[in-house]
Amino acid sequence: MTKRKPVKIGATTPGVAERDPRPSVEAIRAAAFQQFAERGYPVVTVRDIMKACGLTQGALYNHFKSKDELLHDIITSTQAELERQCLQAVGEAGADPRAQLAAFVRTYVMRHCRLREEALVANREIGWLEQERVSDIRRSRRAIRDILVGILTSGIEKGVLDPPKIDGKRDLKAMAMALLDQCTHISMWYTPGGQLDEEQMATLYAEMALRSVGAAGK
Amino acid sequence: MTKRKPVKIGATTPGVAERDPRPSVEAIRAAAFQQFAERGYPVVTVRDIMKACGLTQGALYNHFKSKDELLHDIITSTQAELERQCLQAVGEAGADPRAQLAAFVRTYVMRHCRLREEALVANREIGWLEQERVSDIRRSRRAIRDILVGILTSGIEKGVLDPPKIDGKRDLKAMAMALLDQCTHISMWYTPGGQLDEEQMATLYAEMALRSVGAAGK
DNA sequence: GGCCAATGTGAACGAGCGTTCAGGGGCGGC
DNA sequence: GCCGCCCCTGAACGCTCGTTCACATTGGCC
Repeated sequence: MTKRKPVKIGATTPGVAERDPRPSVEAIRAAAFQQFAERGYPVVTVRDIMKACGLTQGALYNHFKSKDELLHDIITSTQAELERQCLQAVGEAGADPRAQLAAFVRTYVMRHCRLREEALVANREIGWLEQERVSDIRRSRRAIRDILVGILTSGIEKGVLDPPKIDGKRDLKAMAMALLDQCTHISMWYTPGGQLDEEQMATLYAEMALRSVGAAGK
Repeated sequence: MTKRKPVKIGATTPGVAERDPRPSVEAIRAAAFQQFAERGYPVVTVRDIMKACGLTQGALYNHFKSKDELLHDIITSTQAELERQCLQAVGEAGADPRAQLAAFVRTYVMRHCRLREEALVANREIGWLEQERVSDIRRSRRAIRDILVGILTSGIEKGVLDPPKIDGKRDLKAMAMALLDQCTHISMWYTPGGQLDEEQMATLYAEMALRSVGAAGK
């Protein structure tokens, strides 16, 4: 058994994490992300995570109150960043709802291809959180869905979008969920090196979305 | 503690299960489906499942070799039935790829709304199976995806479908996955009593699918 | 009525879990 | 050169898990 020397994490990559005041916390977060994504929250043990970043079980509790809090922490941060990116993309897309929808889908798909691990964890592992911790995550998800609903609504008003009517009525929430499901779960099977890269996937999905909601012109 | 009388399961519902030779097996399967769907395979214990059908832990092992085999059993059967229904729907839809696609999506969505528990378990819990058990399930999933790819291919040949081209080329597998993701994950949020019922959901999803792959005419 | 196979019981086993905690070491501030 | 704080270690605790097993109990068959 080689006894591990204590290392100054962050000092080994000067210029990158040198100003990071909490190197261990970030290492734990990163290890947890990877392990949760690969094997799933309930079967990943605290010992696994800590071993993966060169520490022992007990050290976790210097940074997080519990395994549950760790999961909540990493999901919340990635979810907040997703919401921020979506809002920004739509905000920068101008006034045309078609452009807004395309920008939204492109950003959303690109992120879910690029950060597959984060997306997987955030979307698959919520169920394991204790009830009182999930509410803000659900709020963020609803917010993202409602961005889409808003785009569809204004597109219909302006006459540039024409989503399907079923028996004379529309269910925009259902349509938004359908689009989101499609884009979210690309993180479950996409791998770089396929026929299309992330950029092209984003283009494909944006095109499909525009078509399915009846974008005019083009 | 009231001591439970042994009951002739099946005999209590004469005419329905009276010829079922293995009532306990079916009770276990049903209880496991519900528990897995509600709380997830890893946190549902053998004791939970057996208590839910009025038996004790040990009795499970008269019918299944392990908890893992139980999960494999219920996923396999529901997956096989899904594949069968999809094939049948497409087969009965005639020669027009547009009609085939619509029939496929309608059947798939309807099933995923109606049998949400089965769908949830089959799609969410595969990862917990031991490696050697998942191959036939993956095969069935690929088969279902390839039904879609086949419909798209023939639709392009016949000139009635025109899916998006990205940089001059098409990725029909990615498109099939996108459509499947959309239809599959309706089981995660659909509940009866919403704005649209199952039938109308199926219609909506079929319409969206037709539009996004560029179905001609109408 | 006696036998057999099928089925259920519930205690027991060994393993592994999340979490706690007493102890130890390094480092900045004085 | 010492103190105090932060961080880490690793044994220990209490618990629950999947699975096994010796032992009932049942129901059909001769």
